[in-house]
Amino acid sequence: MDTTQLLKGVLDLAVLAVLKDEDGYGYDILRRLRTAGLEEVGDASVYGTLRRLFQAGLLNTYVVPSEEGPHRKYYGLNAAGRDQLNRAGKTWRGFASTMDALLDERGVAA
Amino acid sequence: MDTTQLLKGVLDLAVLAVLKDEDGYGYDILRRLRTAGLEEVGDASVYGTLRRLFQAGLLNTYVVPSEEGPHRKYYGLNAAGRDQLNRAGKTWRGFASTMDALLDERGVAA
DNA sequence: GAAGCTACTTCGCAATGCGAGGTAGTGTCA
DNA sequence: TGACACTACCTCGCATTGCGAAGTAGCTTC
Repeated sequence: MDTTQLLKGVLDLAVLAVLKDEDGYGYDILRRLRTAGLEEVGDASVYGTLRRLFQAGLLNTYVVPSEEGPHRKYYGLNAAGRDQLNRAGKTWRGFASTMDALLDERGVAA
Repeated sequence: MDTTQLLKGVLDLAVLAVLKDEDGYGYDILRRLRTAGLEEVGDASVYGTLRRLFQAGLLNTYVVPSEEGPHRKYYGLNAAGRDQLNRAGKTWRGFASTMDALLDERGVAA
């Protein structure tokens, strides 16, 4: 079972979540996700997601030149982004508990 | 946030799960899933998933004529299917708890 | 000056859920 | 009888989205 497919629709949520407390740039967000346990996330997925979320008006962005490497394109949640984070979070929780119940009732897996 | 995207990769697991205790035919499986809380699942998705699972060698199938309507194409788990169900179940539980932790740490949603 | 890490981008593919449409059998009810 | 509705299945093609591959570029270290 591919974790790739499980990520569909959830990566948005995950990216919004790791941006909640602190703005971040792509490469850094990638690291945060992997540290959080999503180790198989590809970099192209993150950059693509950021672009989509930005185009959807959920993120602000600004470029910061770095003294120790290439420039960094920072992203941060705006009001709409925070809103979406909450909504997506609830959707996820609901969905996950539906699935858990479905599995529990049939005694699937540990 | 689309539940459609959340279903990706999980529908396989859900279908395997509802077949664990009792064989079923497409239309019936659709009802089981909807009853279990996955109300937005489309019929085409279920039929497609069944075909894929069958082609992957995880299901047995046999046709039973019905006296109260069209014939029914039953599907049931075989050994490989039960195996896959357990593996996919564990993958899901792991993934879900990773996501939950990620959200919890940042105090997202209820 | 070759590696290797940081940092971002573009391209096109693969997987999969779904809507739309079609085919049939059965039952109901005016 | 004829219209409708429910059961039951199938096919086609689209939309979304995560990803691999490849490329560009700056910086540090050996």
